[in-house]
Amino acid sequence: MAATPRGAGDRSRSAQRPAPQAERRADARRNIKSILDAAQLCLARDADASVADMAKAAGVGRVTLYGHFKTRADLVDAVLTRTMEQSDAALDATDTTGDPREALTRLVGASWRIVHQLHSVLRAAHRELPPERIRAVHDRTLQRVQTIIDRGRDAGAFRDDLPQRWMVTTVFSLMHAAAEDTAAGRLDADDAARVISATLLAALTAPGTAVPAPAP
Amino acid sequence: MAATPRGAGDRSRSAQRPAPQAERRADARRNIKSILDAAQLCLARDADASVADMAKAAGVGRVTLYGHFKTRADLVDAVLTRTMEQSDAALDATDTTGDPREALTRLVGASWRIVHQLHSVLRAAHRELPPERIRAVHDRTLQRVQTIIDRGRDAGAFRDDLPQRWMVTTVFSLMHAAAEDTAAGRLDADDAARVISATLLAALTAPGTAVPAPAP
DNA sequence: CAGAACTCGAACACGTTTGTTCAGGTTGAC
DNA sequence: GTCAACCTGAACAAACGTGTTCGAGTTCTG
Repeated sequence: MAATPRGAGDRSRSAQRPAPQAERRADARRNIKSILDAAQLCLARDADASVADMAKAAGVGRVTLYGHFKTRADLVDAVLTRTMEQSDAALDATDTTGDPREALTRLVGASWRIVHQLHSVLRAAHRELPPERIRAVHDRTLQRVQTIIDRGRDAGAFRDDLPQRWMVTTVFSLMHAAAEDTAAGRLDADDAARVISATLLAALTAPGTAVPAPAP
Repeated sequence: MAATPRGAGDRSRSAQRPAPQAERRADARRNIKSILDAAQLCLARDADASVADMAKAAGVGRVTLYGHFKTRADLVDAVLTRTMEQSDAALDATDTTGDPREALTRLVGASWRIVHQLHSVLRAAHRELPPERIRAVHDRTLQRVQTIIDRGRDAGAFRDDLPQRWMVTTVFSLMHAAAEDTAAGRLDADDAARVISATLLAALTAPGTAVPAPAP
């Protein structure tokens, strides 16, 4: 324990000190953020990146990393949290009112870039973190989609014959599928948002004349 | 060279079996196909299963496994190949003629059980085998879907404003998403085929009145 | 200057997995 | 019975990942 760097929070002592130490702590925190950014980038490139890889990407020693994050899971969790915060920030800026179909289109457009760049991070987290944690972090984003869908349903614009959860799953599934197709060169990244929206709108809006009824 | 067992099995003389010491011995005499079945089951339960796990599941020594398959990748590849063969066999039995929408529905119904049970195997393979290999093994199944979609397009039943490849991706993506939702208890397995079909038909059929047209 | 705070590389202990080698056991063919 | 094919567990080497410890360096502060 003697060799363990004290970590980011030693606030007990600096309560009264005016500027100098506070600056250092600010530095440390900024440092951590930039480390997280690097780790995020690293995980985005390779979901199997080791702690050593992330440390190198951050230009930092592996030991230093373990000083800030007790375990690899902690680090991944922090990266995930940061990722979702950024995502939420971007999504908060999009208007989700008005016509549900247009709202969904806008939301997809805003989400696409994020998913496109970070779905690898999510995959890494999905494999290494407990499911309830994943669920918790996704909650806000999930809720956002669900709200639009519910609203569209009430307005009669979205179909009523499928489970809500499945409709939400559909949205996320197609986004990630598009991300993988893009990474594999099978889909143009610039066209993806349009394609996803067009597919989703058709899939989720109220059944039209084109759908054959399997009933008698 | 000494470590490599010569033959694939002793199927020619297995007619008489007087009094085997234990069942494990009998298990040990099973042929490669049944080993692959066990490995398949093992991978279906846990995509991260080690060679030791698969050997144990097959009731066979790890060394014996390495006698049949030079590396772990070879084993996974063999399991994948067998999986796709079974899948193809099941899919060959389904009628893909007639109305493209109904054909797609039938194909989804037939595929669902397979994907439902084996998508974990596919994930394992996806992570450990080179992408072109995955692509090659999937080719027949891919082609099957593509054929229906192309036919539906020509008939004017399926929409024309999305890349074919994306439409194929949509089919597979939703199937796997449903498999995961089912595993997580968010979707009823018995209802899945209906839900998938209903979603896909809406997503892929020609735009109806419910879809807001972006152009005149 | 002294010391706290933070950092660093090197190296260690530990676990897991892959793939190989070895010495021996069972089985059916001849 | 003998022999070869086939199987087996035990044990090994090598690689890789995680987490910890050590000794030493830097930098800012008092």
